[in-house]
Amino acid sequence: MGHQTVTWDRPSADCPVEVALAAISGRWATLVLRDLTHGPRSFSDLRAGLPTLSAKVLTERLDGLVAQGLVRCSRSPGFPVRTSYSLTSKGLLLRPLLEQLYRTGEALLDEVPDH
Amino acid sequence: MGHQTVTWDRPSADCPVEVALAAISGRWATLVLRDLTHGPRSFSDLRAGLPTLSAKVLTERLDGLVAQGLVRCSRSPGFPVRTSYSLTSKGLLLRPLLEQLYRTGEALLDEVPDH
DNA sequence: CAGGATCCTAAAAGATACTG
DNA sequence: CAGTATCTTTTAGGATCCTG
Repeated sequence: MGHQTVTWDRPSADCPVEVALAAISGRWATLVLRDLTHGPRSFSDLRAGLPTLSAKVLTERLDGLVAQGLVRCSRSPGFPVRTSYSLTSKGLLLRPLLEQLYRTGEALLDEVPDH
Repeated sequence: MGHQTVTWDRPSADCPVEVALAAISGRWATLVLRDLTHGPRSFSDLRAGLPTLSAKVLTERLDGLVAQGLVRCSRSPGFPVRTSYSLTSKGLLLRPLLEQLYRTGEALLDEVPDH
């Protein structure tokens, strides 16, 4: 069940392809990013949209995206705390990639079985 | 050392994004594909180009690509056997995606640290 | 040359329970 | 609400040796 994983080890770091892959690395990463392209989301919003994704993995994904400067997080003061995750301008750069993933997937699905 | 992994579990299968991600899934997958976009390659050619990639993983990657209909393999008769892996027309559909990965990576590298 | 077969390790991912 | 802490399971990846 579930979703894709794109995992990092230690890449060439300098290779642009590696950098882009890092951004969409990890199971559910593209789905989390898609949700965020629709606007700011709280932790619970994201969980609600991805029901089978555990809090732990969501946290890992968000931490990774924040660490890469693709997503920012703001917390409301007071209690209970509310969070708001949103894409940074850097994160917005991923849109064309997500769109291309979609288009390529469609093309692959259209293509007939063999050569 | 190394390269990216984009790993499958069982995706929604119908989602185009998942289909596209599957195509570039697994460590070294994009590098193998890049080599193949330059023309047919034998098993050893591919190994030579990716020195730190083990035969086992290369086999896994190629098997996966063949299973998805993205790559075909022909073997020379006689001995020793020679192989020739090449992209199918379906596999050629990945080019725009690989290019977009590159462009997005470049853009991310250009972007200044914060928002 | 082109792999297959094994075994082993290292990471991800998942389940569950708990906290500020 | 928004996570953290643990523990267990799963899976990918790597090393080594062997075969058609």
